[in-house]
Amino acid sequence: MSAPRTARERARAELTQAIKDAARRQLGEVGPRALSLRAVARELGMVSSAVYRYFAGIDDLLTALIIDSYNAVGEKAEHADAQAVAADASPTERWLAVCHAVRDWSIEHRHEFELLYGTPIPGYAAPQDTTVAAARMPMTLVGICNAAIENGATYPADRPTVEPSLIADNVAALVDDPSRAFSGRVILAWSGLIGVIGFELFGQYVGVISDYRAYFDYAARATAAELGLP
Amino acid sequence: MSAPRTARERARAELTQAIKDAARRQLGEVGPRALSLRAVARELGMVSSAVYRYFAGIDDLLTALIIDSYNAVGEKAEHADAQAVAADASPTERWLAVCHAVRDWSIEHRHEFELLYGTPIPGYAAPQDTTVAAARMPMTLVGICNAAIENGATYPADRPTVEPSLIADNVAALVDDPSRAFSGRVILAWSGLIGVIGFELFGQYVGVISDYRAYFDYAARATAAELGLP
DNA sequence: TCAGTTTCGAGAGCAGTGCTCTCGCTCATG
DNA sequence: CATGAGCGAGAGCACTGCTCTCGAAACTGA
Repeated sequence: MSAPRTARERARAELTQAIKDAARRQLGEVGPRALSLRAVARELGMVSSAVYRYFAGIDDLLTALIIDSYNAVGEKAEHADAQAVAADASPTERWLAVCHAVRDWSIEHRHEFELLYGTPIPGYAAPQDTTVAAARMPMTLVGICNAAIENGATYPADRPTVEPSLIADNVAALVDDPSRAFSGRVILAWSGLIGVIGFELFGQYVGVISDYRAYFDYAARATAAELGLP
Repeated sequence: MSAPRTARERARAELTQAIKDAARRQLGEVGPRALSLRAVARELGMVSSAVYRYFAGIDDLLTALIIDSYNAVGEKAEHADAQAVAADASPTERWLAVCHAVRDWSIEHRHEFELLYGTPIPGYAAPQDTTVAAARMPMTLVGICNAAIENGATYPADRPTVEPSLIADNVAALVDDPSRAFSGRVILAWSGLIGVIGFELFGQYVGVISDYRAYFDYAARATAAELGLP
């Protein structure tokens, strides 16, 4: 993140951002499938070929949006957790705060949610930048577990536990339980919560659930209880 | 399902099926985003405008594929459950059999999975036919719960339960528990399992989990245990 | 049997897409 | 101040979904 020196670098950074902003704005209207590089260029008063000076193609532009969106939802989660901590919330209360923050963001930015957790764009092989940004949200969930563990919480003894070797070492090292029972279950919780949000947004719950927010609250509570959070 | 009488009706039924088959074949290669109506027409040696005699547009063609895919995965689930029942399996064993059958199908038909559970296609408002087909898979999960309830299984008393009014009446009526504790949790289980499969297929688990199948097995076991299945 | 109607496939055409290439102009650096 | 890199504009290619027309084929009822 070095400050741009020359006027050209400055203009390049600004235009890159302007293209991303316009793309994100249009994404909110038409969805990832209908996002058009030419339309983005038109909105900025430039010709389509000029955009290729800044992004290798439409997929590259979408990847840039993905990284920003991961950071956006991660920041929301971190902020909600920090607020809960400041209010002396219990682990379960922190868990609920983060879950609802993620769901609120997803509903408000449903097309960005589609970009992150829906059908992946074909020519997209997650680069390192993406995984770092993608980890921010689940990492706040992990942090809540760690705080609970530090205060003496233990994983319920009567529940199935994951085979420790299944969890990648660098991931398991983030959680303070050698048995990796928490690690395995928090990954399942993360997948499940995104699954519930996806089902809500993608219409799978039509005719099944009447109050989405209330059901999500139940889902988050059940998940926290099944993790053994106090 | 009336048999076609005239030669024209016969040809129409056959061509409709041929178009769907070709589309499904191409879908397996290129994914939903790149599926092209013109390419499908080319493969069948017809001109693109002729396809419009059979499907209103590309979205309509995709919707037809969606219904067939829902039925395909539903049939897989039902068949796996029937086999487990024939082998005198316990509810948990039946649950695992169905879950793995769904995952196996999803991996084998990843682009169809994307069609069903990934980003929805824009001009698509699930018609009645779709919801019936979509319900087949989760209904087998519900059936396993019902069998367990009939044999005396009860929902674990120490877990959070869903507010009964949140579950649509027609859905709640399918499960034999007036408190709707099972209904609420089995919906969560369903969402979570599809979420895990989606995370695996969409690359969210890269660098997180080393053995996808084994982790899914853990996820299914944990879910069965949390439902209180014997 | 035979006119009239419907159904169908082919073709041309339109507006839009992603992407490539070339051509000058402008800015930055030697 | 000159050289080279970066840049925007424009033309062009191959492709997409979709509409329309037209002639041929298949079905219908008298």
